[in-house]
Amino acid sequence: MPELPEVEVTRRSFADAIQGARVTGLRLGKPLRWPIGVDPETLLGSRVGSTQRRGKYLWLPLENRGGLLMHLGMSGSLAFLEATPAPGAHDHFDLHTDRGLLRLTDPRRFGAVVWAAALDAEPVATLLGGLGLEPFDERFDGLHLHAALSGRRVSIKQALLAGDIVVGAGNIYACEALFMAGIDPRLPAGKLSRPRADKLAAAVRTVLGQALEAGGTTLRDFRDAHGVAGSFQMQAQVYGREGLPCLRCATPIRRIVQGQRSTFFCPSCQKR
DNA sequence: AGGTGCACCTGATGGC
DNA sequence: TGCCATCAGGTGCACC
Repeated sequence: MPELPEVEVTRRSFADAIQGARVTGLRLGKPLRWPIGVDPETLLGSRVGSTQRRGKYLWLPLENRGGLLMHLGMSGSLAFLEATPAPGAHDHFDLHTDRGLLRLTDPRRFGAVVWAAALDAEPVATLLGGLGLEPFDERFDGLHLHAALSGRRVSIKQALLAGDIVVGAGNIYACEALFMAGIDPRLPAGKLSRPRADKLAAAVRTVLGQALEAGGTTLRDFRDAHGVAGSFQMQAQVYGREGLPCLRCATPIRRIVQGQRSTFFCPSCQKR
């Protein structure tokens, strides 16, 4: 489910409400991607700080007690609830506080909740260490993108998705950004010209920004922490539109597979 | 070092 | 209705 816009929309939907809350209990459901790595008892009584986002990860600082790194995987979502309903089959992590319950629902369990003493302490430091620039970081521009892509033989689509150059664009937004920039997703990354790198960097920011404004993309189950769905799927130009006419030129949108993931593009508007 | 494929897990959907 | 194959918003890791 969640790419950067969905994670950021989720963060904004509960960060203020949970900040300053006192942890009163933790409940672990079925195993997630990694063990939490801490005795839940040791976190009781700590205060929640200001929730941060890095890439598609969220960092929940716990005053004097390190913090929790959360990832939503493919199917995860967070809810911040006033009441404390009994956990359902896919509710695998509950953080009870005196201001409400932060609950992770994740059917596929590719998500994670991992404790660390600090953001720069293991295992979090390693998980975040390989991440590229934030798309809205002023250092992320065509110059940076072009330099980072030089010599790389993978397709530009896969290079975007890898997250080691710029974070945040997953399968939907990588496709959409490449469409916006008019770039064929199969183009070898190292062959992208400098002017087109400028265009692509701008497109990544624009697409992610538009998705953020739309409250994210809800294909089936994405909700923010108050249950509000996103609407960016209404504006998607190529993602999920195989065989339908390109909204710009009416050529049928194509679907191909790159790195075992679907890529959608317009064979006429997007050039090598 | 960069590229490739696999692994993790559950549910929805479509064809026969 | 049942069964099987395919697909899905992510990413760390082993291996070449």
